[in-house]
Amino acid sequence: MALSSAHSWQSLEDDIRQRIQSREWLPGELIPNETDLASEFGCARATVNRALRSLAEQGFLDRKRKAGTRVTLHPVRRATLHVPIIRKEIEERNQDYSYALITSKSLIPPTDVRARMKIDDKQKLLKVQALHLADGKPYVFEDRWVNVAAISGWHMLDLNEMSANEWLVVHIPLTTGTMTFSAINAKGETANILQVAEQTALFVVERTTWDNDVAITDAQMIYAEGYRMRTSV
Amino acid sequence: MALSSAHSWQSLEDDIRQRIQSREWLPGELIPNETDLASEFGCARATVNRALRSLAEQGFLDRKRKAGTRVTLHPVRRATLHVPIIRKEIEERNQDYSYALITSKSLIPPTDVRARMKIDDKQKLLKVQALHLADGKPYVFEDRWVNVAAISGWHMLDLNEMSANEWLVVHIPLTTGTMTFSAINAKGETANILQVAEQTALFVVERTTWDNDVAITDAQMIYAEGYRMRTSV
DNA sequence: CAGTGGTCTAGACCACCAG
DNA sequence: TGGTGGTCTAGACCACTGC
Repeated sequence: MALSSAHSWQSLEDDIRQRIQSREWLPGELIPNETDLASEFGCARATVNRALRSLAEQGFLDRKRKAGTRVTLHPVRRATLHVPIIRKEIEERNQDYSYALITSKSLIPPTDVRARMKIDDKQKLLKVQALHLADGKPYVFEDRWVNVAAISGWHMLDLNEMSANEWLVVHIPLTTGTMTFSAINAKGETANILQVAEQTALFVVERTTWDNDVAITDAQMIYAEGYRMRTSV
Repeated sequence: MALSSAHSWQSLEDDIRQRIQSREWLPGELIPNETDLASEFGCARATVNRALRSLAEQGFLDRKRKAGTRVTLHPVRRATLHVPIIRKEIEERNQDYSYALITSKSLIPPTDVRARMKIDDKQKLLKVQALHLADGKPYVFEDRWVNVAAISGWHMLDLNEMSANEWLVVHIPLTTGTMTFSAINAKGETANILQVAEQTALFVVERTTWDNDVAITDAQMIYAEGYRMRTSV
């Protein structure tokens, strides 16, 4: 009782998940339609729909009109990463956050950045480099290009006070974009700034952010040695 | 019309997203309750609920009973990674997939693995090492411990025919677990197997998988040089 | 064309929890 | 303790698409 009545959509979800797990319904197999399930469970079709939709979002079912609902043949693991503002991430570990601006200048970006951001070769962007520190130790090096022309209110920002990263997340919250995760060997300036030996393996996140069809910013975040990004499935 | 009537939950979602983006509703601010929004939009409360729930799932709104709905103060970026079966991932790039089993033996695992899997120091697990190749070149090195005792049907499996990874995903599809992403320097056996120079930075995914409260498997997947994991937000 | 999932409605009851 | 979101219902219409 309590939380979920006997006909709560979550209890249906659990029940159906169990049928999949127990292999009562095999991968690729068609399951009963919503109307039939509703009468089997003695509930409204909308409730069945809610449960099946949830399972489909999690990747366990494939649903198609007319074709019906099938157990996913090759389940794709979906890992949801929660990428917090760096300051928050550090503060949540009870460490002291600080931030140092390294560079802030207007330049024509190199070819690869222009390509990613679909910017022509005349337009200058703001190059911002900064270091985020946890308890005074380098945490992540931020190397970013910002399309200032596309952002109203940017002139209000003092980059010595607040990171470009944080300002953008809070002020341009509704954006799309891509992220890639990879590993690189530290070298030169990067090794220096992060205070690691040359060749140290570092975890890197790269993001290009779009506001509708306008590229807002392209950032490379290079984490200090030993950083791990975690998620639960 | 067509897809979304004037009162579709998606059109409401777009409208409300727009109010957030335009900063008509500021971060941290309380927005009208569902009943009021329903009468404003001239639709049923359930429709408003669907739209607000969707925005909350995306991290744009914080909802609490009695307290109402607020625009998220510090939006957390959510990136959903779709982690496919490795064979699929390679085949989708139109490359030829192959697989080589390196090791398969029963051992008592080292301390760190026992701790992660909550296994006592008497129990043997199956250590499986294998290499996945794309067009004959090393793609990812799989270093895995399998709790065979917890898996029915495992004896049916010939590891020379199918990777442990793939078998587990298809046969034990409904599991929970954690994943971590990091970077390491190649060395010794690993460098050898992946055919990279010592010290090369490599991207690593580590997973521990649970079926209810029983650890099923603990795997380290070390990707070849230059691998990038991508996601869109 | 007809079966299936997708969605909307109007109304209802309830769980939660801030004040 | 009252206001708010969470959910369920019964019914309806519709969009999509496999046959």
